[in-house]
Amino acid sequence: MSSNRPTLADVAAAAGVSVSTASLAFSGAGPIAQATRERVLAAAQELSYSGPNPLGRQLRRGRAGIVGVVIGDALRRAFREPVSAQVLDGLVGSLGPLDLGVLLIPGTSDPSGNPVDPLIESAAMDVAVLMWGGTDADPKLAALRRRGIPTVVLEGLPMDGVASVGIADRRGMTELTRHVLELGHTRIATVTLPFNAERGDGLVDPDTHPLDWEITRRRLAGILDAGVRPVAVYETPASLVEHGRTAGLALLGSPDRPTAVIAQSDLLAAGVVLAARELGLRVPQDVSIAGFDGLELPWVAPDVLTTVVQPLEDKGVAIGQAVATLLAGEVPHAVELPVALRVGTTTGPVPA
Amino acid sequence: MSSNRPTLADVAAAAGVSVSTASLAFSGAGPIAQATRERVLAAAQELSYSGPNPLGRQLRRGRAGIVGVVIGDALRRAFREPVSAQVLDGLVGSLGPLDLGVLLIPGTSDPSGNPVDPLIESAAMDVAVLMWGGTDADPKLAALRRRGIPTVVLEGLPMDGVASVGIADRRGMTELTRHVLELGHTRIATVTLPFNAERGDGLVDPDTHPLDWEITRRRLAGILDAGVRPVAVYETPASLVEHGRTAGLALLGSPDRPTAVIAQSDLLAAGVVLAARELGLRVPQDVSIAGFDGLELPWVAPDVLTTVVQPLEDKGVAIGQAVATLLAGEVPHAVELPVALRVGTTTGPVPA
DNA sequence: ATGAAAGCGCTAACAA
DNA sequence: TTGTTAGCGCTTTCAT
Repeated sequence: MSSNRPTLADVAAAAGVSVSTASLAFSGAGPIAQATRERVLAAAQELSYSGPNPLGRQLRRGRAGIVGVVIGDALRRAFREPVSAQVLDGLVGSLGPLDLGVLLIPGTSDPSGNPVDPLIESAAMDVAVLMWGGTDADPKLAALRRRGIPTVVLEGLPMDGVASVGIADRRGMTELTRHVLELGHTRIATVTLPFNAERGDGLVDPDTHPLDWEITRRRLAGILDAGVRPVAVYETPASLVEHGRTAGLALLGSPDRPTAVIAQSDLLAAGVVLAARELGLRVPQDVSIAGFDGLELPWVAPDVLTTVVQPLEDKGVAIGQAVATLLAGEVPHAVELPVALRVGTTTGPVPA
Repeated sequence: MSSNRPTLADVAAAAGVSVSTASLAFSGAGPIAQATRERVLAAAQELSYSGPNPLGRQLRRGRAGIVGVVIGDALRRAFREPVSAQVLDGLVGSLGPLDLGVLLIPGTSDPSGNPVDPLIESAAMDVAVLMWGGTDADPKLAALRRRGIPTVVLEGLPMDGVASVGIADRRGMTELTRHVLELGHTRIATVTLPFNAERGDGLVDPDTHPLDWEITRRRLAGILDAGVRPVAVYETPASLVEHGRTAGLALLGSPDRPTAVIAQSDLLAAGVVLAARELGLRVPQDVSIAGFDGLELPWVAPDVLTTVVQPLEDKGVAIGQAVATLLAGEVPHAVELPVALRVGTTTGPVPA
């Protein structure tokens, strides 16, 4: 027995068998006599050996059993979005049965230095998942490619060499916009997710403002597809209630305010609802408000947000499947999950 | 060069140096001639070798570079609590510089089978962090002990063999209760976090209801320390707005309602505020409501919750330090971070 | 059913 | 400054 932690060799010696036999006793991946097995396990118990060292196993197998999940932004912000949290939850749930663990990788681009977290460069992982976007020019994606780590991208552009999972958000947004049109609205404003890494906060001209984020682009395009040209486009720095509130106050504060506001997320929409209440506007009598995601937001109660429901759990599951496929050495096909319009109480006929 | 991915040996051969020299070229942990170094790097580039395989490095070093973080509950629920999210964020931030990654481990106890996630049993990790509690009887803690993995426990009981990080929540709760007392309140109810794994939802008798969760116990004790015996104790199944709302409706719905409600978390308190508004009660004229945590909750605006502010980021940092200490083979001392009463607009004098 | 041997890819003594 | 050597702990052929 070595001076330190016991190893499989120690256990084998104590049990009077070879290491390979001892290995079999633990893995069960091979023929072994019941009696031998028990003897090995007993010896392990004796030496308080708690099972094969994962490091040795990993090296031998060439697999780390780890999926690196690159969070698109500071964790704090990411987690405050129930959207990320639920997808991550679904992902972890679907990865567990595959005996894979999730390694959290901050996706923040530290301005003063390497734009890529060192974990991306050197952590042991078999597959990577890029939550939220990642364009072809993304240095994170480049680093993963360089390392030859198969990657799943969420809500990104289809790119060759990476598996993609997304939702039909463009179509969903079109459907939502049509619903608003049918209510008679013509003065429709929109509150958007960030256009790019600058994360501006204010009105923008969508024709000239640099639009790097695929998800923002698609949801905006969905509105245009319905034949609507928004009377105002307000960019927010993140999908958070407070940013929606700020946007709402800006949009609804003037007399020539829009009669309907379509937000690119439920959290933003909830913020707009709060702003409307603060301004003394009734929803939906004075202004209609719609969101996107289909979250349960207790604090807009008794209102129910009109929104586009996306299958958050399914997304996690789909990613899990893509990961499994990649791990098997195959190329998963791109997945686009369906969304569904849910009409709530926050949209109504245009005021007379 | 082997048929598959190039290894350090391939690069060394291509550069005409020994493997150890090649290793030095990458790690920089030793003397090496600039020219040699460049030659190695060039050879690596040539072979599109993207750096040393972490698996080999880990085995050799005996370190995985991984901290396993056991989330106390289903991830979805955990992430919806900004408290967990912020602590996790601080933790990841403080672990990054130590070149450690965070492995997410679900803490759920699957009723139908092993109460411990397989990752706890067999994932490669150098240190584990148990978020939220963990008593001496916790099977997760037992598994970690068996594996000899040094562990940091958050908000748990001080136990020997594990480092602990917590806050002075009991004292904070006492201070908060005194504030409410000074406003003249005598009919004070409290809304609590879960008492145990059962996660009940309803009024309980604190003297007889089994109380396993240390955090719940301490915050309850803090109220008693101020000499207050709550007129009602309402247990919720999780720290979520909707549960707070349910509790609030139950507590405030009857004529002999309490004049003040102290919740064990801000999310719960926010729910109580919503309930009060729904019932047509003015806060704080008709009922005072206080929470715990010190979160920014945009949707209680324009109100500001009276609460006890805990230093969430610091907590993450403190855990990071404890991890570093454990990694250095030392035993960190238990940390208890201070909290501070923040008087907002949701508490006021008792109604006449 | 069991054992012997090879080697996963790397780093760290130590020697030159 | 560079090279030689020896494993880290394990799994997996291949023999027996």
